Amino acid sequence: MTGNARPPAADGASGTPDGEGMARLAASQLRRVRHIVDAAVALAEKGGFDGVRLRDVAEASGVALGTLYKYFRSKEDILLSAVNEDAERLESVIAARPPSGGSAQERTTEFFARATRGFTRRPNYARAVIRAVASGDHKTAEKVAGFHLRMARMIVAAIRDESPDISKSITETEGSEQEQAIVRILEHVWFSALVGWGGGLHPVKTVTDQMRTAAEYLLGGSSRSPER
Amino acid sequence: MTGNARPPAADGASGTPDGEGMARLAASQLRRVRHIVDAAVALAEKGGFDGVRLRDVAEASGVALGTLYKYFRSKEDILLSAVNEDAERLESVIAARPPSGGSAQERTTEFFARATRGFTRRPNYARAVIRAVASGDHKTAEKVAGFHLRMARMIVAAIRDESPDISKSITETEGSEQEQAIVRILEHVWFSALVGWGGGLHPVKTVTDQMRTAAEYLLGGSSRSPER
DNA sequence: AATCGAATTGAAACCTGTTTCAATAACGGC
DNA sequence: GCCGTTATTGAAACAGGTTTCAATTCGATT
Repeated sequence: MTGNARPPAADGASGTPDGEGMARLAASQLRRVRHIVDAAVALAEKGGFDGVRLRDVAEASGVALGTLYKYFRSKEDILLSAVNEDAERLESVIAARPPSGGSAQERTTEFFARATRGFTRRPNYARAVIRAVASGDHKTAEKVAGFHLRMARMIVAAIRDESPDISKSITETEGSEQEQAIVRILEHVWFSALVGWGGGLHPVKTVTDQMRTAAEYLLGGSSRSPER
Repeated sequence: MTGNARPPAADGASGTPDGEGMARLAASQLRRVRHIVDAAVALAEKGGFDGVRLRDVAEASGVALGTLYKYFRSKEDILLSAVNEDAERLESVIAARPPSGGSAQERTTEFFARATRGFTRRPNYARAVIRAVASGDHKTAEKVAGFHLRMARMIVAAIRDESPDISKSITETEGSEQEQAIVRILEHVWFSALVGWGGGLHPVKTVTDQMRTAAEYLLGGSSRSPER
């Protein structure tokens, strides 16, 4: 046999090659994966999802196409690794300086404002990643789930006025039932609003505005019945 | 000149060929468009997004590939036409028998339960359509926006305990500022929850459960601060 | 240093969405 | 019914994601 082993399941939920996900790989392999993701991100920043041509990614990262497909199941898979790394970075930034508002509502609004700003700062890349997350490919569900879990942990921390506990695994459920329900809704709103932004339905400001509104309804103390 | 005119902008927001969108076309052309969409839906029901091979769509609907691309900008575009037709059908069903709950919250929950059930009854087709909506293609933004507008009209009607006014154009904004804010959030949650279902992250029941929860928070009268 | 299995390469092939275009058919107005 | 315009066809070409595989290189073990 010439050596087409099974892909090492690449990278479970984590983004960084050294994260929990990517099964132990030799340093040279980690370096390859690193270069692949970096090259993909660079291309996405320039030309969005379509700008990421895997032949170019392979060339820019100095590997053959076959190698690329040994570590990643698809183009989406590479971008999902990248966004998971983003989420990890965001979490350490948030842990270092948590949202400062005086109420759960304010902190949550601030959290999403910061996350949205940081994310949409590279619009082409952001749109590429959104498309990857939204593609709904079963093969990449784990990475998507990992991203959601990490976001959830940050949101719970913002609600509770705590710092996300980076030491724990993201698979350890955080928060009470009610907190989790709120967090899921907030995540849904954020994701869908970003899809709308990515698809040209509205500007970035709409995203942060809608997050503010959602936080008001879910975490604020005002009355309920809608006024006509 | 041999006759490659500009595409008739196919179909604005509406789904039915006879809807407001699709600029006046001869009966034979409407029939072609009809067959194309029908063939695409049939293939999507069998094989999801990937099952819709445009060569097959063209063959099954008895037109050439070029013709297909004269009326639709992409594969997504065809599926978006289909889902817009679904939305129209849903609206007439809802208009005929509106949600019956005694409160805005109950009616909204019932509305989404019915919409979700009807939609996910053909899972492969539903996933295909979700992928089309989520693709975030600027070229199809109008159809996506049209779909959102129609959903919004139905949700506002459910909140108000009215029947959606099918006679009006969907572009006429419905509802107060506050109602619209709530509706947008509900739509976001529904869409994102469906994407999660489509991607294998959770079962259909999770979708309706999350809609119930969202309706409680947005339309219910209970207290706010989350219990830990 | 010799060796064996795993990793990598390079290049080609395959598939399907999308585009192109010359030839042909259909249509509407006169 | 004729004529110019527009729509449709058929077939080929193109593009980029994905797969395949024989030949080669790498790395750890001995």
